[in-house]
Amino acid sequence: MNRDGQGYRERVYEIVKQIPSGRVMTYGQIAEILGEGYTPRTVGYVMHAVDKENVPWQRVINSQGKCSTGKLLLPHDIQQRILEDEGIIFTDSGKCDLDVYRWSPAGYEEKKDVSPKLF
DNA sequence: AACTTGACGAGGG
DNA sequence: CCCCTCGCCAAGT
Repeated sequence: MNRDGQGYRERVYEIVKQIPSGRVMTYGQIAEILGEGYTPRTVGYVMHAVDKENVPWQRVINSQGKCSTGKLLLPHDIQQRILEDEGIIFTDSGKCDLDVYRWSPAGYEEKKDVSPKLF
């Protein structure tokens, strides 16, 4: 299956490219879509060297609703600033509400518990 | 081939 | 809300 296609990195890029402005996805979500035993750490590994010119890297944050950058590279929180420009609101502690901004590709809208009755 | 590093995440304290 | 411990896994040494 994995038609090589440069490997799983390409798949990560394709997923991130789909995230709309003003919305975000977590490393864990992406890892789950990759399946095949990939973990959030692996996604983070891919993102640290992502091509920032062609991929909206800023729309990937951690499961706490915070930006994982700003510790080393990038002064303070460039990532958060860009997301705020896209309309996302962050608390004083640098956290945004995932229940509001989290986005999922078609077919992965959360499994919730889709009541078998409705629909 | 063994050991170390992370843009992670869930669980505890 | 902050901090630490573990489990995970690809890459780099």
